[in-house]
This record gives sequence, structure tokens and C-alpha cells, in this order.
Amino acid sequence: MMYKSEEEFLRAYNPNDYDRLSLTTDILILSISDEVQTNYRKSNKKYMSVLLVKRNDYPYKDKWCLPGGFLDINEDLEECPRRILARETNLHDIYLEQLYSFGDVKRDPRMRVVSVSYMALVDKNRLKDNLSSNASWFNVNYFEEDDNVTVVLDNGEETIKFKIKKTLKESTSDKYKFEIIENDKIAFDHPLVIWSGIERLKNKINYTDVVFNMMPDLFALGDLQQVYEVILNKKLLDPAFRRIIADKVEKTEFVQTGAGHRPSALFRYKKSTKK
Amino acid sequence: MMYKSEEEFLRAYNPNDYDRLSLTTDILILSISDEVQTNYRKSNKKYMSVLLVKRNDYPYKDKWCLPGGFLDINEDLEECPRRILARETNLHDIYLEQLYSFGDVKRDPRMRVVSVSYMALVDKNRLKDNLSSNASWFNVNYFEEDDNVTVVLDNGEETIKFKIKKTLKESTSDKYKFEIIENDKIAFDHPLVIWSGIERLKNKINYTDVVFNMMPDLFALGDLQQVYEVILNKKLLDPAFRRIIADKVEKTEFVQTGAGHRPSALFRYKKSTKK
DNA sequence: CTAATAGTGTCTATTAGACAGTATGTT
DNA sequence: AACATACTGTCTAATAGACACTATTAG
Repeated sequence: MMYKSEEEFLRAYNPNDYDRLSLTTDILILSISDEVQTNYRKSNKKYMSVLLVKRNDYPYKDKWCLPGGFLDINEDLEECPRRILARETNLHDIYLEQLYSFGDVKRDPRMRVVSVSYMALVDKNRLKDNLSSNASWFNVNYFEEDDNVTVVLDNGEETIKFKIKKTLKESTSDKYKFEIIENDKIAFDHPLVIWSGIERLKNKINYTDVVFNMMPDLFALGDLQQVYEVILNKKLLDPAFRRIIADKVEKTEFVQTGAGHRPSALFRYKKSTKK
Repeated sequence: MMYKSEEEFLRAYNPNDYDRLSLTTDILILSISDEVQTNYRKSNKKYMSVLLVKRNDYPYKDKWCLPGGFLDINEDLEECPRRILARETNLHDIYLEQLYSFGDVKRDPRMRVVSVSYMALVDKNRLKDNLSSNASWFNVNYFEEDDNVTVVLDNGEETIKFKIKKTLKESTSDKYKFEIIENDKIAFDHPLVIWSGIERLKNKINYTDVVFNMMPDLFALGDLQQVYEVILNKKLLDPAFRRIIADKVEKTEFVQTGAGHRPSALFRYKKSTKK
């Protein structure tokens, strides 16, 4: 069928000629928590933490899932996670990036749904007491071995464990398919979203400045180093770490005292000028 | 509303409670072309090339766009680009990875459409004469300066130029928004897809083995180096290059002669064992 | 004084960049 | 012989890893 003009074409166009489906966005909200130490001298142990919401209806009733919701027909795709973020945290200026789109036919038992996942990074101090009631922060621990990852989440009351396997796809080099091989408390394919976000952050921390979205305005270098360490899941050597971040931070006049040891200078994020 | 069981919930569930929309996938198919040299001694100049399709109906009639199509309600998301790839190239085992999902309200004048873009990498020699009639390979050249990229495409008959600007988003560090600031021959937001794929490939070539999906089974190291050079858009030094790829390739018994200079040994891809 | 973290100097090992050289086919 | 590319040796620069040391506070 050929048309004389775009106007004529659009008049004749019937949107129902094609299959229509629902689209949701799910948001992996990551932050840093610290666990208050009993020994006054010791510094607070830090964790990476993720915000999960308890489902109180079917499907996956009583399981935990990522905050999410349906895309409105009149909103741009990225507006959707922003609206949900505002709902969950009351904050509007949160770092957000798209992760991946999931769309297996049977991923939602209700109907055909494609989900676009996002990752948000936030400084937890900014949203104290702003949480909606069925949401909870879970500390994240993960263990990688060969092609398996075990992720353990803990919110102080409940422990959630799931396992993901990277399997090499046939005929394509270096392309992995992720598969959930153990999971009983997380809804949908959200374990995949959680892990792909953690992997993304683990990579990005090395070549971008995204971490600073999880930091308060003023921070000690020791704290920043601990954040790197929990994200990368390995210890770093002090001098090397300080070399790497040297041109991303600037020293302020402030110090942090009262901890039973040498006070630490407080720094702030500084956009580095050189590449 | 609370339900007694998942079955009861699903019976009562009405998919039309939520907005429904159409979803398409668009595929950036990248490959390597070489331009036959007049001087028998000189080696063929290589280009990165992209497969575009000429639209013969509205919207964007007579503009070029990426091969793509609507997601079928009964196919997994990733099946969709695979089906389109098979249609365009008659090949089934092509490297494919998801790039990004685009979903601005007004990105398609016909209706609300969200598009999931993919990148495919293929060895062009595998699909000689298998092209569908309205498709054409365009050689890619690009120029980066500050926050602008100019991409120039050429298929021998037509030259297409577009320009993209990276603008730093407010309140989030290191997060760019891409914006098309010059384009008159490419349909939809496909310039964004093309550039994000090139950027992705440019990065991935450094830490994965994806290039080998664009190479024939046997190749000379000089050819491989040229492929790196056109993708990265810069010259590499021979010894450094050979060090880097040393454990990704293995020498075969074959050589390439007849070029008026020392014959080159032919190599093949070898999955490297160490990280 | 002690426990604990803050912060620095410096040596070494590894990797990346640069250049110059030798090797070998075709016309 | 001359041209063009194939391929290698080696020096140097830059970066990452490791260790040892000094500094400073609350209790």
C-alpha cells in the first residue's frame, strides 16, 4: 500500500494492526549502609545495599521485588522510573541509568510484559525516614566463583540468597546468558536485574565518577575507600587507592574527630579536568 | 483488593487495566568492508560498515533506517531481532547484543512505540549476495571533538552525515544525554542507535573478543590490526598490538601470498585461557 | 601507653609507547 | 633493485602493586 503523503498515511494507520503489550520499569536502587561498631575505636563497617519492596498481592505474593510500575502511555520511557523513584524516596534528583530490557514471553504470569530495568545510585542519608512502608534496605554480599555468583541479601530480619549462572552462548564468543539457578524469595526475573546492576556498578566505578552519587557531600578518604571495597568486593591498598582518586576529590578545611585515632580530613567530589 | 490464591487472582486479572503499546526492535548490523586498492602492492583499505534499509513508505519515506520490526506477542524479546536478522541476512548464528531501549512519547508519529535496539556483528563474507533488495552497506567514518561526534556514512552512491551532541545532565555526574543536532537522511532516532553501538564496540574491543565475530576464520594480523584501527579510529603501533592480541590468536600453517611483499601468516581466533 | 585508623615515601614489577631494525614476497 | 608490508628486539615511560614507615587521637 502506498500513500501520497505522510498525513494521508497517518490517517489510514491503525495502531491495532500490531500486537500491543504492557511495559514496566523496575529500578535497582543501590546505596551504602554502615553498621555501627560496638568498639568505639573501630570504624563502621560498610555495605552496599539494595531497596526491595514486599509484594502483598499475586503474583509472587509475599516475595520481595524491585520497586517498579507500569509505563504510562503519555510519559517518556525515562520518566517512568523517575516517577517511581520519587514515589519511593521523595527525591527527584537521583542518578539513574538504564540497565537492560527483559522480555521473555512467560516472565509475568499475568500477561505479556516487557520490563526495562534501571539502576539508581543514591546517598542513603538523603532519604532517612522517607521510605514507603513495605520497602526495606537489604545489605548485599556476593561471592563469585567461575561462572556462578551467589548473592546474599540481609535486612536484619530476613536473609535472601540467590544464585546466578553465566552460561556461554553457542556460536558467539564472549556473550553470556544469565540464568537463575537458585532463588526462592525474589519475584520475577529480578535476581538478574540485581546482579546485572552490581556488575555494571563494579565496572563503572573504575572508569567513571558514579560512586560519588552514593556519597555525602563531605567524606573521609577512608570511607570512600571502603565504599570502593564493598562494591568491588576486595581490599585495596591505601597508596594505590589514593593515587587513583587523587584528582577526583579535593580536601576541605573540615576534619572528622572523636574516633579514638588520628582525625581524617574531609574531602568533597571534584570533577576532574583531565581525561 | 486481596485474593485467596494466585489462580483466583489471575482469573480476575484484566490486562486492559494498563496502557498497552507496541514494541519494535532495531538492529545495528556492523561489519567490515574493504576497498580494493589500485596499486597491487598496497593492502586493501578497511572500513567499518553498517547495514541500512531504505524506507519506501511513511513515516520517513525515502529515508534510511536500521532493519527492524515489531515484536510478536508470542516471541521472546530477543527472538525478534534474530528473526529480523535471519530475514535480512539469511543467517542464524550472528553475534547479537542488546544496546538500549528508546521510548520517548513522540519518537514515532504513528503511535506510541518503544524500541529496543540491538547490535549485531558479522563477517560480511558470510552473507555475500544474501542481502534483501532495499538494503545497502554504508562505510562508516566518525570524528569526535569535545562533546560532538560527526558520523559520515557512504555507500558509494550516497553520503549521509549526522551529528550528535553529548550533553551533561543536570545533577548527575558523568551521565550524558545524547541529542541529535544534525540529521536529514536517517529515520527515527536511529542516529542515536548507530552512535551508541559504535561507542559500545569501541569500548568492548578492548576488553572482550567480540571483534572476531567480524573476522573470517583465517586472517592476517595486519588485517586484524586494521580492523582495530577503523573501529578505534586511530593508528596502533605494531609491536604493542601484537602483544595485546598474542594470546587471543593462534598461528596456522597457512600464509597469504601474492601481494608484492612478504607473505603474512594466517591466524585463527583462539579463546584465551587466562583472564 | 595503646589500639586503631590516617596518611606518605619509595622500591619493584608490570604494562604501554616508541623507534629502529630485519625479513621477504612481486613486479 | 625497489616497494610495500610482515615481523621482532629493545629501550623508555607510565602505571600498578607492595611494604614500611610516620602521624594523631580517645580512652
